[in-house]
Amino acid sequence: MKVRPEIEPNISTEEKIKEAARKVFTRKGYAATRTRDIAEESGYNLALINYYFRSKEKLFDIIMLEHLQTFVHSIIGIVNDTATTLQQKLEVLISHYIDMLIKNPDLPLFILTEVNADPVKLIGKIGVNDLDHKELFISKQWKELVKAKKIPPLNPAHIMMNVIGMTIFPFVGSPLIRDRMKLSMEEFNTLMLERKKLIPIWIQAIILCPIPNNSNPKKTGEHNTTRNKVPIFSGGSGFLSK
Amino acid sequence: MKVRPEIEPNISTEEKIKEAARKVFTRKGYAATRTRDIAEESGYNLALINYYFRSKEKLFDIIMLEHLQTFVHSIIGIVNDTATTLQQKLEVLISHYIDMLIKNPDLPLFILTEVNADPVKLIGKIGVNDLDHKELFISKQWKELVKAKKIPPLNPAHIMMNVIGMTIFPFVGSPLIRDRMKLSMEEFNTLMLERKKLIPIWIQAIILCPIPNNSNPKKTGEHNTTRNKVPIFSGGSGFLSK
DNA sequence: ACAAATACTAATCATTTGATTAAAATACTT
DNA sequence: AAGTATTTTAATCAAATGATTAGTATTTGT
Repeated sequence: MKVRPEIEPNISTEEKIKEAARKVFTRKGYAATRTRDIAEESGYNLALINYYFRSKEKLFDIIMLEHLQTFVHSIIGIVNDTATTLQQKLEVLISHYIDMLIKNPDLPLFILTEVNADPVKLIGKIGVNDLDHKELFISKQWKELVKAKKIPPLNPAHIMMNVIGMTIFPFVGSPLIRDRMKLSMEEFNTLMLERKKLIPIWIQAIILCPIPNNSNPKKTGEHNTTRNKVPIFSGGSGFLSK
Repeated sequence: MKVRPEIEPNISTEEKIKEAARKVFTRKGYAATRTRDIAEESGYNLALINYYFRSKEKLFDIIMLEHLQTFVHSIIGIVNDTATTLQQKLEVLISHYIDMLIKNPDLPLFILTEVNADPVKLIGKIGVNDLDHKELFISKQWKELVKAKKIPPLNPAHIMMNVIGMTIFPFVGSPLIRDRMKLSMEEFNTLMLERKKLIPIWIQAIILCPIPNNSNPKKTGEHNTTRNKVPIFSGGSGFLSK
């Protein structure tokens, strides 16, 4: 029986297969990709993918792990930087995100789909210890600012959801958006580069935005989102009469 | 050879199979669901799904079409209502969205995935004629407000992307968010209900938010996002010094 | 140059999976 | 109740698919 090479196999072809797998998996998802698709994309024989990676699932795990690692690590560095302000962190984060998304437009949908398909497995792969949001410098910064009354109190998770939602959604919904707005890929990307500047501004507006304290005073999580100064918004008294 | 029933087949079982299919398809996506999963979920024999629906794909098409129809129609009514202000439309839209998402948490990821898998087919199914964004009343309202200088000029597509992104993302990323924040399903839903009130406020802040007009004056699409009054945001002069 | 190790391929296997068939069970009509 | 149509099932098929095997080409070490 043959023994698999332990040291330094032809790094080139192994890498080529991995590259092909990354491409196909990321575009079609685990369930919809056939090992034959990967073989064809790589230009090598079907058997080679098992020769190098044992199984479709093992190969997938490697691809996914690398995706998550580069993803998480790039974030960590930014949000734990003690030299930047909160606002600067958000700017860098969003800019970084959008650049990455323009290069890999179907990465977010891929990750979200696969996390959804098997949350336990995938969440385990993300450095759980790495990303403890209580320990991140950005979280401490937020608390300081609230304590110093520089910004209204709010569960910072809301801000994170807004940042990621605003940044990622256009890419996730790209086929629909491009079709509706009749945009070429290039025009779409220009629009996204535009958002690179806009989203930080919008997020600042959101962060500074006072919240009226009318209804439910129940707290969710640990922060209380209600309570604040001027109720600039209530009923229809806002800026727009029909 | 047997002839398929043309009129009034046992509506109960047909509906049960469709219900099972909806459940499985929506949770796992087209590629990952086996016809046997649907059969098992429905409690009926595997052959029945072909007896009633001819093929897996035909059944899927029906499910998807129904999803898209209920989705699009509910939106149309809101954004074409001539009796409400823009702000009210957004409130109703977001509220409606979130209620629906709490009931069907994995609907958005499902639709996004399938649209991505076969954009031409799926976009065709959405009432293309229905959703011509030039013709929607909400678009006209927006233009009026810009013309009347009640709000700064901005490509309204940005607002739509923000609304949908902020609303949908938490659900799409639910497994990750729930895990990171250590939230039960109930706590998560409470957080989402909280966002039902917050997102309209945030969107108003975004709409009113002035945009500095420093760099690229290239227009994307039809609107020009740059040009405006007070540059409250530039460089690091914002609200947060480390 | 020769032999052993490594890289690669064609052919094939065993399961899975979407679909069909033929027959059994149930409902409907008269 | 008999006969017909409809609904449901068990068994099976054919294609797709992940994986393996056995053997061929190529590289490497000496």
